[in-house]
Amino acid sequence: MSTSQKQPASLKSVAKMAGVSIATVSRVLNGDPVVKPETKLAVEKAIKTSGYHPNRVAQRLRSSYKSGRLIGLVIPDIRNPYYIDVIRGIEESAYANGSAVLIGNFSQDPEKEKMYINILKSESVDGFIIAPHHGHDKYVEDLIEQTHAVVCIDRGLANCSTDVVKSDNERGAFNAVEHLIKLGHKRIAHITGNLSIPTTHERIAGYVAALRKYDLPVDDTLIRGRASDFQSGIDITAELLDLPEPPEAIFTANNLLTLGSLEKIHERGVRIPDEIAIVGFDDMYWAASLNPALTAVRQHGFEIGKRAIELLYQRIEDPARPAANIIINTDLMVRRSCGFKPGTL
Amino acid sequence: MSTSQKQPASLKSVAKMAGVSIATVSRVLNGDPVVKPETKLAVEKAIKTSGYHPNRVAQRLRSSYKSGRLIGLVIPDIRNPYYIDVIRGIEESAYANGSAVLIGNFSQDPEKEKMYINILKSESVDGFIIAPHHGHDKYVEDLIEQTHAVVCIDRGLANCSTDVVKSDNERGAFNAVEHLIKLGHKRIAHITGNLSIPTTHERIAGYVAALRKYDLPVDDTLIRGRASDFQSGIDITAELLDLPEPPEAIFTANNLLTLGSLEKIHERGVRIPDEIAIVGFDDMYWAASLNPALTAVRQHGFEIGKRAIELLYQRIEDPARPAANIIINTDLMVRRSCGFKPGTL
DNA sequence: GTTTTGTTTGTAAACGTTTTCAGAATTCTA
DNA sequence: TAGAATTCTGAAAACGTTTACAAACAAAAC
Repeated sequence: MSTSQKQPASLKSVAKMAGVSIATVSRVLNGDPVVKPETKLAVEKAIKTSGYHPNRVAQRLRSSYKSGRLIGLVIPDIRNPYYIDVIRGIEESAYANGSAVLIGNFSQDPEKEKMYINILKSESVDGFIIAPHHGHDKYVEDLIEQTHAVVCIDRGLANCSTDVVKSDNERGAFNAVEHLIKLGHKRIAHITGNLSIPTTHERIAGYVAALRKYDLPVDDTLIRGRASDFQSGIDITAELLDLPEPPEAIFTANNLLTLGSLEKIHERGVRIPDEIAIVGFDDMYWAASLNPALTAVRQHGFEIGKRAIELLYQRIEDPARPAANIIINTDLMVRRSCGFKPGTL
Repeated sequence: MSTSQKQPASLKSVAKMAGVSIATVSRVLNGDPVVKPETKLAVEKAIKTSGYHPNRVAQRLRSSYKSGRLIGLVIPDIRNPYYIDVIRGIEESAYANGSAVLIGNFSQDPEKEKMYINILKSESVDGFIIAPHHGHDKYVEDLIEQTHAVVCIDRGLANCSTDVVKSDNERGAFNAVEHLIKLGHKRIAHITGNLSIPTTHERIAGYVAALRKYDLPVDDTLIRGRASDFQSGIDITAELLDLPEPPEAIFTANNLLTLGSLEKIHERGVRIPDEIAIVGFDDMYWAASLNPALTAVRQHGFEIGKRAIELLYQRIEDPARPAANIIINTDLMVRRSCGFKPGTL
């Protein structure tokens, strides 16, 4: 139970126990084929009985290590369920490799983003996965200049060729709005995200393209946005409902906006989908727990995370490999909030 | 733009630039008052012009450092919005201290929990915040034996005196069920979480206590649980609804169960609260976005996170200090799903 | 019995810090 | 002005690894 303070085993202690030098122990650990089978056996035994685990800090100080890496993840908003999926995708692969994930949630605050990048840099992470807060994120560009391994998610970098994994935002938005149009909706509002984020513009583009395709007017009073957060969803929905001629349908640009919008709609007692239809970007595993079940554009966050870390490992292996750009398709999950029961069409 | 590979500044380079030894630079960095003001100035200038940032890996290898710590966080399920609040509480304080948070999400898998604890240990984190997967978690106990700084959230450890921060689960559950009873509900079901988690039993106890207080029968067929996840919520709700005499109200033991339950209830077209009332443990910031708005027991996750990291810092400072047990009250957020409009009572 | 070759092992430097201890520089005291 | 006291600084060890290099040893070749 309470023996006095046992020091954790180190290379040195294992070496002494096995009667060899620390170099030999290190070689055994790293699978160097040069060691004689019998000494290897002896060392392995010593490792086992001493319960030795390598000290990753020392490994990282000395040089980056093949397995058991440290990955830095910098994301804009951990409250957004989409990012949870991304994190899970990353984490699952990392787990399989014995890697660990250092998470920085910068809450859309550029200063905080910088600070996390600094911390991660000085923690000597082996690579970064970042959703830059906008497309001209100088700090992330510098990181790449300094030849750190970086993979961007959601958004690329304007002045920099990087690996990027993202959804097809424009097409996703287009499909959603087209669906609403086909259902007969004409006055379709769009609650956009923060305008400094490239994603926002891609989704707006998809929205506009759909309206154009069906010769519907693009009405600027129906395109509103402030930030990409819950409260904006609430406030902007209120604005829209207060319009002399409120929209028949709303297309929200993300998760949080959708939930905010729903709160306001329910508060006002406006019925979905009879009085107003709603389709949101970002599906959630509990979208069907909403009443009515929410029609949403499903981004494959888990898949995006998986692809991102895959690219990152490859980048770490081969820093010179040309940048890859992976665009993942979205799926429109048709449920009831858009005005039709699924399968009725 | 593309100068050749600039090495990051180190103590050595700064020392050379300032014409002093690395020891002096280190002293300046750590605010040792012994250095002469003029040399201090010179060093500070060199630090600034070289853009030096200390290498935290080296710091950690040498000894744990006062600010800029590394905190290991081990949680059971990152999909549970409650834990997101906890993470945010931790992260916000950590950010203020320049600390970083290493996150391990073990998805209720004990093996994965062990592995994360191992990784974090070998990353030499300065302290751990853990929600152990059950109350006899040997691995976490060992960690404490080895005099690591550990704070538990949600659940204490049976054989070990540790710092714990948790909600008053029994009282929270009691209040929720009592509220349902006062509203006139008699057949109240309880969908429990995983029975190996202590929390589950505390919530069951609260549920039972409330029934007892009002002389209502405790009906075992109405107390059902499997795992603490979304799918269990769906499945068990189906079972309850299929009962010859279904319950008038459901009290769900967490977030995920609530959402699962709602999905099934809506799918069956059962109306809330007229045909069935529901109250859930765990509030969510978008609980009012549900239709009807969800009545829920609010755990102060953010606060719990903040308290936990506070305790952790104190524990790191003073490993010998007696263990603290912080119980945070819950609040019943009365909305519509329990059968009454708020304020109408 | 040398020399050559090949295999296996050990020594020591390096990574970037913190920190002890002793030494240098300065000031004070007489 | 010498010695003591005080203030400041630097050299070097330590943390636990990886790895280049050299040393040791055995086996094979002449």
